[in-house]
Amino acid sequence: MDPDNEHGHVIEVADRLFYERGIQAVGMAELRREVDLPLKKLYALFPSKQAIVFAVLDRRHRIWTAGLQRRIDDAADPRRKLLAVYDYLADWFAEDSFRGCAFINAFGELGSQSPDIAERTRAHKESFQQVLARLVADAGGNPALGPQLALLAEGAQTTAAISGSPEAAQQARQAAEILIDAQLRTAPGSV
Amino acid sequence: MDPDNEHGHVIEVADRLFYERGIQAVGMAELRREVDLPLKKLYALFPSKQAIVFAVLDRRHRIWTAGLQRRIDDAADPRRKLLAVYDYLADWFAEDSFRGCAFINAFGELGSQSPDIAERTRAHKESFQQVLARLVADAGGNPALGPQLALLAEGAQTTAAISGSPEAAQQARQAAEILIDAQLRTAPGSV
DNA sequence: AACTATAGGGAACGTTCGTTCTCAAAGCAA
DNA sequence: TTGCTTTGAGAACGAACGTTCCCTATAGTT
Repeated sequence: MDPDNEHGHVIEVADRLFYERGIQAVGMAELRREVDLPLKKLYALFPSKQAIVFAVLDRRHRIWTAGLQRRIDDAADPRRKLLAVYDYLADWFAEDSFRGCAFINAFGELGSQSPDIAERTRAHKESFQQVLARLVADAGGNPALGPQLALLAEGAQTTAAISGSPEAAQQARQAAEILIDAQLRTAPGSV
Repeated sequence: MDPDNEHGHVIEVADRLFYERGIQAVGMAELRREVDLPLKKLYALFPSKQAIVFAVLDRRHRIWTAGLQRRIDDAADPRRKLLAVYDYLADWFAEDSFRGCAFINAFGELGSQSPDIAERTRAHKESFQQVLARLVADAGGNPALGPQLALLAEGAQTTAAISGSPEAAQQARQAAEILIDAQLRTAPGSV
């Protein structure tokens, strides 16, 4: 395995472990065992556990955001683009490995101790707000709609994680339809 | 201080520390210092740190739920009772000490390692869903409305915690008004 | 073949944690 | 006062953590 792959492999494995069991619950010894690298090499690739945590979160953000954008791009019109957000959530919640938003989890676990994690969480959520704001603006909708749709999405993530059931995505989607139809230029139910 | 007060005092102080900085970040030595009790007495009052954590969460649930119910009881009619939920959130978010929902934080931190914490979190959120479901039923609204309003409230909690700003409560309230007016018997805007 | 530089594998280090133990001081019954 | 039980205060314990260090074995160069 060349160095680049080793680097990426560590991040992938760490992501899975951190997401499944929490960051503090996974030790460097266990990560070392799972990636099958000597500790020395692990510390040659990353200066500290914290650096791995940051790399994991940054990768999560990129993958999640890209997946969302793909869903949005595939939708035909503004209304469907907004609703595509909840279809994306539905697919995510249905994954066996789903255990909530990794950023919310990390924030709850370490946000009060690590300003860097708090800041990354804020940036991730802010980026989501921007995506929605842009979609709402493109559709000529009331600017208040973006944050409202974001609340539904955030609530669905925590509710699905805690309840262990994916139905929150559909509930959020139905609520979103009502909010959209009430505040978008598109005539209600026209799509 | 009599034993009952000592018991309650430990729970109060532990709640503040856990909520401010996370459960794992607060050690028994620090808690002992803050409550000014010998470690031995602490372990006479509670068999373990875990028992303190459970007592803290149970107390949080009782206080939060009672405060919510008081707000609801003070509202005059079904529509206002539903909206009172978001006024309650607004007051909560505005507190200096607000740092999100303690259950969501505990779930993110320890939910995957402690089935008891996961279960208490589920029960807390389920109880909130029941309160909303009852209000919606009393108002003769569409049963789907309850979970939708819950999503807005949950999303507002995490959003307010992460963004550090309380405006999510108002955004949730405005969205709730739209959802309520679309799905409640009460004529839109009649209250 | 001999020497050197590198890398594997894991022991060791220094902390910190939850929990228990020690031990002296203090209260109290006789 | 004497003996006995309970308490305060914190040292001690065993485990686990992130990180560093040591030693051996190997690979490469001459």
